[in-house]
Amino acid sequence: MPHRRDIPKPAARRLSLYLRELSSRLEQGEETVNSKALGLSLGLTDAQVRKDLAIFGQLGHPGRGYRVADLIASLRRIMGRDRAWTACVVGAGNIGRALVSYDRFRKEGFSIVAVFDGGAAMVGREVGDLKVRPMSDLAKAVAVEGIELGIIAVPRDSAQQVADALVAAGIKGILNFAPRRIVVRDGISIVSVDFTVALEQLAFQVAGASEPEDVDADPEDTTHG
Amino acid sequence: MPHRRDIPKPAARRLSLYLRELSSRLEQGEETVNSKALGLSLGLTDAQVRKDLAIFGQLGHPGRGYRVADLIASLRRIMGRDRAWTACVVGAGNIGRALVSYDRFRKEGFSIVAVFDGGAAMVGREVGDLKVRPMSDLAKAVAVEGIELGIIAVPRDSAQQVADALVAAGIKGILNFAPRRIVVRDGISIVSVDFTVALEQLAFQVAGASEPEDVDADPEDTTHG
DNA sequence: CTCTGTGAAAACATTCACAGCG
DNA sequence: CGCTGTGAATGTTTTCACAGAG
Repeated sequence: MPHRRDIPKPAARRLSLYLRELSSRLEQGEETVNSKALGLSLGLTDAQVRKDLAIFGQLGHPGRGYRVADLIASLRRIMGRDRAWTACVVGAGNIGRALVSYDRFRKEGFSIVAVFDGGAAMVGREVGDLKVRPMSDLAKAVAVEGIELGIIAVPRDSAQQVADALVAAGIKGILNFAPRRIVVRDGISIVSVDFTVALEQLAFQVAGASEPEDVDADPEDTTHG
Repeated sequence: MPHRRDIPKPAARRLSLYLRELSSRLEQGEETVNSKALGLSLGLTDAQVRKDLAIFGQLGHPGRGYRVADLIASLRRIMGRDRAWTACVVGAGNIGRALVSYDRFRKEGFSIVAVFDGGAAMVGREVGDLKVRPMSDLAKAVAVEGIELGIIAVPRDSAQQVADALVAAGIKGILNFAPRRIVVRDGISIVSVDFTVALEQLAFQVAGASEPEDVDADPEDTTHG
């Protein structure tokens, strides 16, 4: 398997989409799929799909295509999805609460095991089947419960401070929903999702729509390896 | 101003980040900024910043940098942000409700003026200062209230159907939070945000972290022009 | 015949490095 | 000087097109 550094960045993003589409096809009972069909479902060319998958060696079968179940297993291993992950959410506002209750995370193997909030008003309340805990519990919780990922769902102005606390507590990666760039030390990964940026990209496209085009945009993400 | 088709896709995504950073600097009272400083805040090189901004002509002042307020005004015009946008949310589950209550949208000029839900149990309830309406109201509401954008926050299996209803109602663009690819006719734009994909990208990075690297991922988006 | 994996070519995006404006 | 705008050089990603496996 190639080192992560020689996986083209755009390909890494598409890997998640292949996995999502393949899972859906597996549910439908499909046993094999070819690059043409897979590409069609995702708005990609067949060549693109083959190039992406060939990065990891011989995943397909000439003349027959790819075996759906096998390809899913390979991609899950490649993506680090062949094991469970634990995460905590910081911020019990509208977004934080929605994320804690987002069932798909658990179904996909990402367990949210704690929610924290900096405001006394929120601490102690129930969110999903968790109780909101004070920020002062963060460090111990991360250590004791072995929490690996942190999800930031606090307002812009406290986001960096929360990120610092997460890193200090020993978290390895951060999913950031606050509308600002988060800076962390090397070794910590960050992926950011900004709803306003997403909506703005949509406005940009709608405002200037006129030519047929197929684009692929993403969350802003930064890895410090 | 160049046609939208000759704006590099990655540059279009960065435009939103410039705007976000510039607004923050304006709040701080900064009057000018140079490409070096702007790039530093966003993890980009100065050359990159200049190339992106130069797409639209002479936005800067040699020897002085860029005037923050002027650059914001230019970018807003370019992005279609020099006017208000109206949107509706479909799906009053956890995510839909969080989006309706997300204040930043309104502050940035995106007004959510209606929420719809297909389930009788949700219809009639209050979400933020809106009342959840039945799907049967969608077409008329879009027409009467001139709603331009639709936000999909329903489960995967009803997402395409909701998209079809939005398009039939006359919506011009869709922000999709359901975990599947949405297909629409030419002339309709789509931007998708998938929380699981974002978290998976993070797991991928963390699982294989070892080399320093700076990546930029995004929401999946598709424009049909 | 079908369909993968893959070099080679083309398209695209970023970085360099500098002329020239203020 | 300081800093933009920009060709030219470099690096990266996608597309093409085909050899070869089943």
